[in-house]
Amino acid sequence: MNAKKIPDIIIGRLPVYLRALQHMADAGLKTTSSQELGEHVGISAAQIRKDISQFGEFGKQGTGYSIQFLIDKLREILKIDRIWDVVVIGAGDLGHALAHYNGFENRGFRVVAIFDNDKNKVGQTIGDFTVEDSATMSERIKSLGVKIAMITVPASAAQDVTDKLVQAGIKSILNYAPVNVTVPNSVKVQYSDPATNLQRMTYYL
Amino acid sequence: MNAKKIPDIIIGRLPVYLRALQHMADAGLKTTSSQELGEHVGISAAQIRKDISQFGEFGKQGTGYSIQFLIDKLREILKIDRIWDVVVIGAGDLGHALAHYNGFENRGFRVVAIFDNDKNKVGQTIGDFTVEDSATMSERIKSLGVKIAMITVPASAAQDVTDKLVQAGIKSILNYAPVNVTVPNSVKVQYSDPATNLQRMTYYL
DNA sequence: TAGATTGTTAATCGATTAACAATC
DNA sequence: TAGATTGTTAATCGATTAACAATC
Repeated sequence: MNAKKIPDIIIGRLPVYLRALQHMADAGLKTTSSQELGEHVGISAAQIRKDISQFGEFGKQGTGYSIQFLIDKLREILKIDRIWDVVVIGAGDLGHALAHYNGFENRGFRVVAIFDNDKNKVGQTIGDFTVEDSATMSERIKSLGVKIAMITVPASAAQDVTDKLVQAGIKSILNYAPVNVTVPNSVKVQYSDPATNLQRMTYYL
Repeated sequence: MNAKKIPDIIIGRLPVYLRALQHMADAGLKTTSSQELGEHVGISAAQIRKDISQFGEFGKQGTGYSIQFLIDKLREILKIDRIWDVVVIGAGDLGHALAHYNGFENRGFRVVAIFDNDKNKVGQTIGDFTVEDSATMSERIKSLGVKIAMITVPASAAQDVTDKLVQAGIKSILNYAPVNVTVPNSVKVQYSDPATNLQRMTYYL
């Protein structure tokens, strides 16, 4: 289906385009141009046209892109034209925040369970969820068929948890723990450790 | 002082190297090689040597790098050989989690204040902090001399908040709101919206 | 010394930009 | 039609990798 291999760096920009387009749609706009979209996201018009054209001819010369049409296409390409179930591992403050997070709505995701290995936390209520025991994690993930996990456990536990998740069939991991984890090629990991993110900016201060 | 202009992509990898090196140091290791470090972080040995050599000759032929020496150098380069004060804007779940977060310790950062514009939240206690009124934000940031902020407000408020932060002298922004913000060239922004991070991975499912 | 590993150069690879024909 | 803007090609720019002399 995907004739060409699309570079990861392009895939990574599509959610940013999508977010900007949804913002425009919410503002009632109907069409936009590579120029206008580029100004919104801080990327050159040429690059936006090139990125989008990897997947088809979605624009019209002279008039630009239909915002709603492009949104639909990007959602389809990114496979977020559906709802993905997501599990949260670690019921600390960050785990709580992600379980409560209402920003997943309409963006393709839904948290379905949260796990912790601390017996004092197991059974606690977080919004609509009850914290489940890590011991039951593999079985639950398998039976739910979940493919996506967010890790908020301490660094020391992250590799262990990751191994179990991979074993249970998880294919995408958003890792908030401040540590690199090793996974098979078939599994994608995104890192989002707050301190590391800040450290990327202090050089410029 | 910085003779050459160092590409941003290299700066972005240094915190990752640093995290792996600190991990090694904690494990009691004294020296490492570009090969070994590369395996830890999933980056080629050649690239690691090239990245590091931008800043000086920190290794020794035949033996590699002294882990502690390289840690010290990276911390110096990244300007995290000190403690930076950070403010959190938005006292929702995510703001709470960041204010509580103990992962900033020893990594160069310290949260000093948290703000919200919701009168019901102002005055609430979060760990050692009392939620402050957004109306006083600019003054407080200026008088504290803070340069770094983390934004956890709703998307609709993010640009407004950003403008005020820039006005108050903030130079680095870690933005958790799902929206692109516009800032002057002198200000750095990192984005860390959970849904967008997940959307970067679904393509591969 | 022999083995290991750096720092750096040159070669390769990939990504971005500029430019413009096609066309709405 | 005239003006605007796409999709795409070619040119440029930048980043990664391979290779190896230097040297610990």
